[in-house]
Amino acid sequence: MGVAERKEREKEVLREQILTAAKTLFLEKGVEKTSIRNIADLIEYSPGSIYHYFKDKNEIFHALHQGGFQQLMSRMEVLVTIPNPMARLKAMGSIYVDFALENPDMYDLMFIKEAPMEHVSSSNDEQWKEGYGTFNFLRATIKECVQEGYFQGHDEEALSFLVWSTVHGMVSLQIRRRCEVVLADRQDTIVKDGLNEFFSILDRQPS
Amino acid sequence: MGVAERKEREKEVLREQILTAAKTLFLEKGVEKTSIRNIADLIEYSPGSIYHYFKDKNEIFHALHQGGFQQLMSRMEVLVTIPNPMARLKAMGSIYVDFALENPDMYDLMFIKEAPMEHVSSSNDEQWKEGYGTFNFLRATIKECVQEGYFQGHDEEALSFLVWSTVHGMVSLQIRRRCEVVLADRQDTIVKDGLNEFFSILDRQPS
DNA sequence: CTATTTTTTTAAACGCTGTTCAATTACATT
DNA sequence: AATGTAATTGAACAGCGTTTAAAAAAATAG
Repeated sequence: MGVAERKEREKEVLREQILTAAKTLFLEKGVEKTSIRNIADLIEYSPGSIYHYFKDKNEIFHALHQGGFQQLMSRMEVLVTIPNPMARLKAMGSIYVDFALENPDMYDLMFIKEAPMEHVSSSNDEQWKEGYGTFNFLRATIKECVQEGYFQGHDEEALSFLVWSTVHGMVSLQIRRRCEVVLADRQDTIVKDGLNEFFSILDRQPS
Repeated sequence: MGVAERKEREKEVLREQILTAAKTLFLEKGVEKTSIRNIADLIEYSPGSIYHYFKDKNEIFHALHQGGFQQLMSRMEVLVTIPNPMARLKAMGSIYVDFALENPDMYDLMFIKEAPMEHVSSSNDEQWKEGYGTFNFLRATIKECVQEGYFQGHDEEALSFLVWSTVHGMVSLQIRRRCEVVLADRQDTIVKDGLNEFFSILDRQPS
C-alpha cells in the first residue's frame, strides 16, 4: 500500500515547485515585492493552495534561506582537512567571499535583504541549525587560533563577529554597488584585494 | 503683499511636520511597516494630503536620506581637531558606528537599501558627492597613517575599502538582524565590542 | 461686502497585498 | 458505488500606496 508514500512524494514535488517559483521571483524582484499571488500564478495554482504547503510567506523565505546555508556549509566541508587554524580561518574567508561573489542574488537573500517579520520568535532553534552552524564553525576556528596564540588577549565572540562582519561588509558593499567611490581601476579586484589586506593584518603581531 | 511668503512658510511647516511624523514612525516601527495612512493619522490630516507635499512615499525617504548624509558629515567635522591620523581613524570609526546604530533606518536608506534606479542618475548625484567626500576623507586619513608608518607595505586603496567594509559589515548585520547567531548575552554590545577588537588589531605591529 | 479665483483638504475609489475559510473538486478506501 | 479524506478553489476581509473629483477654505477682485 504505497499510496500514502506516492501522495507524499507528489506533495513534495509541488512544495519544491512553490520554492523554485518563489526563489525565482524573490531573486528577481525582491521578497517584499513578490506576492503570494505572483507565486501562485507562476505555478498555475490558486493563491490559497500555497497555504497548504507553507504556513505563511515567512515560511517560504525560511526554506530558501536554509537552502542557501546548506549550500554554503557544503563548501565549508573541505576546511576540515586544514589542520592549522589560522590557515583554515583564511581559507574560510576565501570560501565565503567566493560563494557571495558567485551567488550574489542568493547571498543577498541570505544576508542583506530585509528578513521578513519576527523570524526569531516565530521559528524554533531546529530550523536555524544551519544558520548557527556556519557561525559556530567560525567561532570554533577562532577559538583554536586563540589557543595556539594567534590572538592573545582577544575576545573570541567579538573577534568572530568582527571577522564575519569584515567579509560580509566587503561583499555586501560590492553586491549593493557602493564601490563606485573606490578608484575606477581597482573596482574589479577590490574585494579580493581587501581580503588580502585583511589576511595580512591578521598576521600582524601584538605590539 | 507678503501673503505668498506666509503661505510658503505655512506649507513648509506642514512639510516638516510630515517629515517629522514619518521619521518618528520609521524609527519606531520600520519603514516598510509605516503606511502613508499612519503618517496622516499622526499629523491629523487625510492620507491624500500627503501627496500635495511629496510625490510619493519614496520622496519622503529621499528627503530624510539627504538629511542623513548631512547629519553624518556634520558629525565628522570634529575629526579635523585630531592631529594623529591613527587616533582620527579610530574616532572616525566610532562616529560612523554610533551614527548607524542611533539612526538605523537612516543608515539603511543610505548604505544598505538598493537605490531606486530612477533617482540614481539624476537627483541622487548631489547626495553621492557627499558620499564620495566621506570615503575620500577616510582614504586621506589612511594615507597619513601609512606616511607615519602605521601600515607599512599596505595598499591604501584596499585598506580604505577594508576599513569601511568592516564598520559597514558590523552595523549592517546588526541592522538587518543577522546577529542572532551571536551569544545571546553579547548581542546588545557586539558591535561596540567588535569595533574595539578591530581597533586593537589595527594597533598590532608587522611581524 | 460680495463674487470669483486659487489653494488646500477630504472622502471615495482603484488595484494591489497577505491571509482565512467555506465550498467544491479529486481521489483512495471501504 | 458510496463514503471519507485530502487538495484546491474563489470569495472575502482588512490593509496598503496612490489617484481623483468634489468640497471646503482662503485669497483676491470688483
